[in-house]
Amino acid sequence: MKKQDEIREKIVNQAMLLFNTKGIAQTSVQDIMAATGLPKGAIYRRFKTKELIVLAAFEQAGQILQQFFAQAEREGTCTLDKLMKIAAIYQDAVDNPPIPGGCPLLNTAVESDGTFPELRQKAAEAYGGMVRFIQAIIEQGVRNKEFRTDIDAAEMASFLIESMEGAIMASRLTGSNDPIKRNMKYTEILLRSYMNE
Amino acid sequence: MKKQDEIREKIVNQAMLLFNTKGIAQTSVQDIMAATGLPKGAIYRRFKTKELIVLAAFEQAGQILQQFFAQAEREGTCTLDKLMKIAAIYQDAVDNPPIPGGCPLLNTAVESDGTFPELRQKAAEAYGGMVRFIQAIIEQGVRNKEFRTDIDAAEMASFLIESMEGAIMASRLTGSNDPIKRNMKYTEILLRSYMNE
DNA sequence: ATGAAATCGGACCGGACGGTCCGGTCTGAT
DNA sequence: ATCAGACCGGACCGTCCGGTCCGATTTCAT
Repeated sequence: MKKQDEIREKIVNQAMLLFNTKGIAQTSVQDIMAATGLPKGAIYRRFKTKELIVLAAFEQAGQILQQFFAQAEREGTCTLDKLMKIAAIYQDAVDNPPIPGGCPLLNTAVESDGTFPELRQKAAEAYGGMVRFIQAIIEQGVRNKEFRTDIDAAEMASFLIESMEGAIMASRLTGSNDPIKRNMKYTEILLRSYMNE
Repeated sequence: MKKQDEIREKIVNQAMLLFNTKGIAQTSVQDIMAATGLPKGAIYRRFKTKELIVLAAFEQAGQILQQFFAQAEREGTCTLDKLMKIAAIYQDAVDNPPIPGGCPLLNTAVESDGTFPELRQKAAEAYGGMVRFIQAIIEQGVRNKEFRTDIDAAEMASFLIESMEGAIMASRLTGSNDPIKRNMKYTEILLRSYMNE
């Protein structure tokens, strides 16, 4: 059957948007019904509880983000360019983030803190995956002799992601993309300080 | 009257703890009743709505944090030390943050996004205040000839706070203080690169 | 065409929510 | 000692929540 999976996908996608923009606790199943045009039965047939919708929605968000990252990595002409293109994914975090509502990892990490262990677990895994992705790019850059060997790829990858997340938070809070732009600038300075010649 | 203010203070303090650890939406007025041992009437006599408790609790959190910052600034022996002592406030963000539950600014910024404009406004103001506080310290460092004049105090202050917030998020997410420690290390490297001699 | 199974739709449930209300009690100015 | 008014306590309200249930409808193998 095709139709069923389409409906499931619609639920997951709409729920993802609602959760990321309004927050999980502030999104009711009725909101999901309204957004999808589906009755309650159709939703609870496919998901036993709201929690399961939340988990599926977070996974979906992760996959979408991964595609953005992979594309940026593919299109970058050198290691620095790859990393800068990845940083640029959130360059308009205020009005045009890859997923409306900001960074799902940041939002989920905060929202699940102390209240939703399974979700927090998933968020932690997604964070780890992101770090490894960036780390691999940096390590490739070292092998290409673009970066010096004294760069700590794992450490640098973590720092880049963390400062980016903080910048996203600040940009959305202040309603200005300046924090993101500034973060990109300092990121580039920091990376260049580890480049050869 | 003394007693009344004490009760009000108790409500605000307990609410602040609950909001910061469980989240605002996940904290019911009943939770506040249980934490304070107060009946509903005593709470609603002093606060017309839950929203007003939320706003008062956030203000309280801001004042507490400000005290931590002021103390770190006072105790720092030089400008770099002042800034590092401030960064160290969250050095055990996992198990012993200044306020249980992590950074209220981060939590509030995420939780109020798109759902609670007055709170978001307050969070933005608190963020601005923090930036100005750090900025003033850096500017003093420039006047003292500790930092070179080519440091952009406002920009650097923002970047320091943002990367710190990202590190707090990552530390709490992963359950390890490594991100914070790493952030402190890079912060120090970055600041030293702007120091004289 | 037919019957069985899958699926739908939405009325309905218990419970928890934020918020109200008011009879009783305590307080302090006189 | 009095008593008016501030304050307390908690029963109560309507609403909305996540989740259940089942009669009606659709789907598909035969």
